[in-house]
Amino acid sequence: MDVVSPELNSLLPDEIMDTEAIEDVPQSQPDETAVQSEPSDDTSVPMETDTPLASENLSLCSDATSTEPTQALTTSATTGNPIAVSISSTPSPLLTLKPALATSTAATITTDSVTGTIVSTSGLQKLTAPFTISPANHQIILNKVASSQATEAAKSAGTPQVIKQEGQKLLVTAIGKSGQPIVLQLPHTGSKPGASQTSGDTKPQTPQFKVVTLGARSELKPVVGSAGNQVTTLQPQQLKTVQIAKKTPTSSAAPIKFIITKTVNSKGLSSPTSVPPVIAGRVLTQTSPVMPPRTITLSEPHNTSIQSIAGKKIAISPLKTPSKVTVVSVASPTSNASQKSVALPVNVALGQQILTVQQSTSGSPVKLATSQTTTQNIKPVQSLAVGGVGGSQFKTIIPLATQPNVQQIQVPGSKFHYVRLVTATTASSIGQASGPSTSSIQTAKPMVVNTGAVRMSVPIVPAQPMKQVAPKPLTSAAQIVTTTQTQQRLIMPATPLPQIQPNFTNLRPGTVLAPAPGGGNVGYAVVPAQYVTQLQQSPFVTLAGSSGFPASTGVQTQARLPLNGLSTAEATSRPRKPCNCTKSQCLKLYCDCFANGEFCNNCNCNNCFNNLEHETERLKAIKTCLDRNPEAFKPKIGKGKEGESDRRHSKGCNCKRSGCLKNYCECYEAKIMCSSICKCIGCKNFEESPERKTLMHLADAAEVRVQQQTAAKTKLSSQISDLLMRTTPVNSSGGGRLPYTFVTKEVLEATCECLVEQAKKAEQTFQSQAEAERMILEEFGHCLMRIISSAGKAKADSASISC
DNA sequence: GAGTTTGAAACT
DNA sequence: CAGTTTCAAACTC
Repeated sequence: MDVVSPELNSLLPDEIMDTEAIEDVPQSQPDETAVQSEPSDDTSVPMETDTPLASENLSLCSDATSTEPTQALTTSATTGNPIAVSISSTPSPLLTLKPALATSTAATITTDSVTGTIVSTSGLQKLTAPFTISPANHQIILNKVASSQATEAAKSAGTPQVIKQEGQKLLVTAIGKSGQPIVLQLPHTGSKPGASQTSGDTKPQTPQFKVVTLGARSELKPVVGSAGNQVTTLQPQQLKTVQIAKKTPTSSAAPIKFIITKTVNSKGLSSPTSVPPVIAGRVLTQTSPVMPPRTITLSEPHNTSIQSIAGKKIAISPLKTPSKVTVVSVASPTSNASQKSVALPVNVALGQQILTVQQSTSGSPVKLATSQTTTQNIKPVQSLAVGGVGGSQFKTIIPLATQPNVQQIQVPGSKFHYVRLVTATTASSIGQASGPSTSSIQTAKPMVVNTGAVRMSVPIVPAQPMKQVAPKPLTSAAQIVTTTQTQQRLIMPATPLPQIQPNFTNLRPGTVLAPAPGGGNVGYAVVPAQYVTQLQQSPFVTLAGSSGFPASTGVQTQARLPLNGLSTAEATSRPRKPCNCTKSQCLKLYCDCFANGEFCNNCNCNNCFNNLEHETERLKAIKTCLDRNPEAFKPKIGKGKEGESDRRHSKGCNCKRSGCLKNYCECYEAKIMCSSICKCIGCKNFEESPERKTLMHLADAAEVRVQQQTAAKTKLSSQISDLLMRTTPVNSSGGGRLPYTFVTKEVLEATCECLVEQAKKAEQTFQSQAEAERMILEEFGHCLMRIISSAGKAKADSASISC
């Protein structure tokens, strides 16, 4: 199983760790070890590199739940695990949780805030379904889609999923029906001596409930039902809700930094009740105490199957400015005939961050997923090129499917990139997209997330000490998440999300985020958005192909990253300059491509390692850079709130000889003035500097000239073309002379403009009169040649038409 | 295009 | 942290 190493968790910024949930955490929890260590089983959780035996199975579910539908189901890690997931299948009206639904509709990640243990409940899923990644197809399963056999599961909107967590009660409602109250029935305290109980809830008297609604639930009526069917209304202070509303404003004061949700897809379940919830994965939560929820959640499957596949990795490169988070999920549900797969694209826009999650749930083989219809491209995928370190403000999570098909979905109006990887079998299989769903992160405050037609809530309990939790089979009969293939999952920070990047660097390539053990083959990988862009730019994404990791060239394209504080539009408008590195292998910050979190593409570099073929080296280099400077991939030019005036170099320049008036100077290059933090000598790059003003004036003048010339030429060309269109019939008569009609008033004017511009240019460059005349005449010659050429072409065309 | 200059990055 | 070296871009010719 992929787990977040303690050290990685320790790297999480305080803002991530600092959550209200922490405060709520009972202090009685012993320590990390108690949490991590499952009773009687080794705490050794296979890391990504670990290659568990194919026969190795991981049982995450307790069988008890399946057999007793009427009884509240509490799935928890073994006694050592403080986190308990309680799913009640009781038909009680108050408690409307259906096991199948809960598992299928919502991927829940719970984190024991007390111990820091993170448990990701992927929901019900087929235990027997192998949770594997096929090396043959070179794909990484990042997230299993729990395709609950329940068609109802997908349909059972409004069915709440209850997750009980130690110290915190988490209510997760399925894509719910509005107006339906959320009722939580807690299992008998004595009924299930789950880990939750053993976890030592120090605050049993004041349990906290966090409710996440998947739908635009207008009313929220959390009710705690005791075993005796008594309903107790939660106290306000006890209840924390996260509501994901449909089509809510994307703007959010507190952007979500990072959200990774996984979908649970249980397949082949004979009985919905028989599917126990599975807890797997890890969660990284970030919550800003002041701001609305800022959460970073990374969940990984408990499955130990996460393993590296040589040459089959997803390179994720650091981001400079992680203001945007894109989650792309790829679902490859292996739906059976009785099941209906539902792909739920989740689009969550919070502040500048956008979270896109596609959730696949099992369902009847009804229809092709809506997501497929929205999919712009379905390509066979062999590899994903995710990489780059850089300053992009996008963070992308790309779920990988075991199958080599990729579907790219562009959501209009949103910046997130949506990529769906579909297995070959899945492609044939029919999935029904219930609509966009959103995942939200549970934090101290209710959070409204812009969602699509379908919403999915992923409650995330902020965990301060992020701990590794090895999912344990709750029951002997339980089944299993088997890892038959070596899976490699990578989470690579390309650039620093300021808050979380360091953590990602520790993640290995191919790291899967919250893959749910079970039937589905869906996972999420964190990748910088620019890589997604690259994927999108490459229509073929070359992920196709069953063998071998595709050459990076097919995947790599010009990244569109904000560079040095430039706006995205600016960065987008201008192509990145190719690098010319010769000695750095493009794996050091000397290389602009690498520094910007991009793969080298169409560069002139030698011995380049900044590509997918050298992912390992690249990731190592990224980590090295981050170790050296955690902000190495952040934009150097900060953007002030007040506009460009506040833009300044984060470190300041150290120029000595250039006077900070040449592009050697990073400040000048970024078109900003040096600031007090600069250590430059003889700086002339300040507001009142006459040299700077002169330079700027000249630069502006030059730019204006270029623009004017360009405009004039464009105008001339358009006019010529227009004349061609109009004069062609006239010329059809043929003849040896060119059509005189080309010399029209418009052409003359355009020609004169070009000549005037040339004269101005000569004047500004202090050319002699003779030289100026020469330049003007030369320009006139060019204009004349173009006119003649156009006329001749028109004549030829007309002649051909006449024939 | 070759050579030089420059300053950030990397190294010690 | 400071000094030095390496490196690739910027610049000059």
